[in-house]
Amino acid sequence: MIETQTELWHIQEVAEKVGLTARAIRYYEQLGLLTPAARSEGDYRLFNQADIDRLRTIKALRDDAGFSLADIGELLRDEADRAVRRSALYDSTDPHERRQLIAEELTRVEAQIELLRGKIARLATMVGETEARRARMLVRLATIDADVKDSP
Amino acid sequence: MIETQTELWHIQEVAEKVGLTARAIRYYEQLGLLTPAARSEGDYRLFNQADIDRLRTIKALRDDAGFSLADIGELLRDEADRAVRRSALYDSTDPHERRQLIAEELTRVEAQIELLRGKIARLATMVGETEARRARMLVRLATIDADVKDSP
DNA sequence: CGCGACATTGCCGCGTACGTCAAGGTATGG
DNA sequence: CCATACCTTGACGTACGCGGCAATGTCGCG
Repeated sequence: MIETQTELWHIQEVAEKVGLTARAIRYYEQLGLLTPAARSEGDYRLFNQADIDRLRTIKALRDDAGFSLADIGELLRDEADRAVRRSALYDSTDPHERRQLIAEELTRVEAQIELLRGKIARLATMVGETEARRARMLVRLATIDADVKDSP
Repeated sequence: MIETQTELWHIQEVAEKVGLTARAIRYYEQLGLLTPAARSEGDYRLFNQADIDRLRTIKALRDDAGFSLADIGELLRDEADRAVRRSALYDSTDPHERRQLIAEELTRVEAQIELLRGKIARLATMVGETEARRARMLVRLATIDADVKDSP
């Protein structure tokens, strides 16, 4: 039996690690975005590495992809369901049913990829436009410099 | 003298064109993100093509890049200042001063490009991670299929 | 000139994503 | 054993980005 290194952290430490506030983390838990690995004797929340990874994912989806917490909940709920089901059903279920569950999540994952790709494409367009502006400004600078040279 | 085609639209029409609500457009004006080209006799807001382009830019910065309206205000204020200054100072000012103004805005435009590029990079990372997940799921599907074939 | 559609400002309301106390309980070094 | 720092659950407060009235005025077609 493999003893996985199960290091646990308190909420403040986790908050500093991932760049969130303790309040935000509690709020995310309240929304069902995550469930800390354990509680201490005195009911302190205890987080493991998986929790931290999940919080980082949430933060990235929010800050970079701009999803609402509700959207993120939907995006991650699939994963959560799957994890629960896998531990309960792994190798104990009809392969056809398992295949079906995986295939369904595959569809959602592919939709997520398309969402992100779409966002990247629109941002790329904006970069292109902004670069065009930049180019025009460089031309104007060069024009001024040339004029100054002609009549100082 | 060139008569530029100055077609003007009412707020509701503009809202439909750019995919915003009239309420949102008024709010953006209140925040100083834009100033409609004119007002009618009865104080109706009148928008020209430049206003519409600007609203599209605002919408893109909000929906795609995820900037706050305050951020967008900062990003666009430079441009607004420049437009005002240009009409007042174009060809009537010391080239060194004009050069200075353009150079300053160039710096800001380049910063914007870097912001957008950073966002794209982080999104690309997320796409990569999500694609890795997808690949693992495909493997699991293939494994199940192979098992089923072995012992049907 | 009259009527319905659309506009104006002003103001209150609301959902989201937390911040910020308050009133307690807990962990831990000295 | 105690001080102090950190934790808990409420509960209320707040900034942002509008939505949705109300009261009133305007536009434009017949």
